[in-house]
Amino acid sequence: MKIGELSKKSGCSIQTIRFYEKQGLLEACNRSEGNYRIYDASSLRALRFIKQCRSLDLTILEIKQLLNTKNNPDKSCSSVNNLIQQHMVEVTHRIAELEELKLTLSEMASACTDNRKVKECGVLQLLEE
Amino acid sequence: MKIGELSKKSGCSIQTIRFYEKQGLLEACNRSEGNYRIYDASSLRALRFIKQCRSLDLTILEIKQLLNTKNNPDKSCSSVNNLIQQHMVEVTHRIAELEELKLTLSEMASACTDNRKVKECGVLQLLEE
DNA sequence: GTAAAGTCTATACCTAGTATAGAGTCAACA
DNA sequence: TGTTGACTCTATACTAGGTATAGACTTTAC
Repeated sequence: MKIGELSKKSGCSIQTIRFYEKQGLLEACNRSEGNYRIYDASSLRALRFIKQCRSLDLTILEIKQLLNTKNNPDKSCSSVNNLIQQHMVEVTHRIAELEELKLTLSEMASACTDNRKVKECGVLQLLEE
Repeated sequence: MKIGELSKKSGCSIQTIRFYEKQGLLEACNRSEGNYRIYDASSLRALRFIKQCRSLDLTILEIKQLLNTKNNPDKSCSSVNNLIQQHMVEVTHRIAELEELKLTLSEMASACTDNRKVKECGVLQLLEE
């Protein structure tokens, strides 16, 4: 299949597929006589794996490491588990940050009403502090 | 005061201050004979305002709009309130996304133990799906 | 034969800064 | 007066993970 079909089947844009190839995430595939990229089912599986990883917010570098690990089926998978654990820590941390931000924003929001003038705006006053 | 002092007093790096000036967030200040930027107390106030806004994750464009609004003290401040409200919606949304991600990650994490080989790794198997 | 759709590469752009090179400025000290 | 060191200047490149474009080429359909 050509890149357009792979794009539709994977849900990744054509540019993204080419970008992943350039980044070394997706192996360079065969080309047709006219230099078109030609993919097969394994390309689709690989791309879906990458997409799955990205949906977990893994970075491209992390995904590269995962792919590298996958190529050594007899080694220990502890690095994979560590990666996921570490990621959970970061996500938890980020949630806490955002919760705090949300609190600040809600305090801000309650400092003003819609019918004031700029010079009396409670939000702007809080921002000045 | 020169940029180094403003940097220390504001907690923004020197490059960031110059960056804000280039972006039009911070007004271009006076220069000394040797072309050094010379700031005063009002520059520090302005920079602190920007920093406060950034800590709320407002974008540079949004801050520009706020600054613009601030310059019209007799207009309605409803756009300011809307900005904060809209931001809260986005933050809330992002938190929900991250909570879901965290759940997925924890399901992943529990799919494997540290003592397996890569080819038996529960995490990698989930990622293949 | 030709028009439309698809693909190719290369390049620029996005956010919010950070890092660097190479040059100039300024103050203190010998 | 010379020089050293700290500070500042501009311009440019880089970060992550793509997205968007231009201009050329290929393929397909009629």
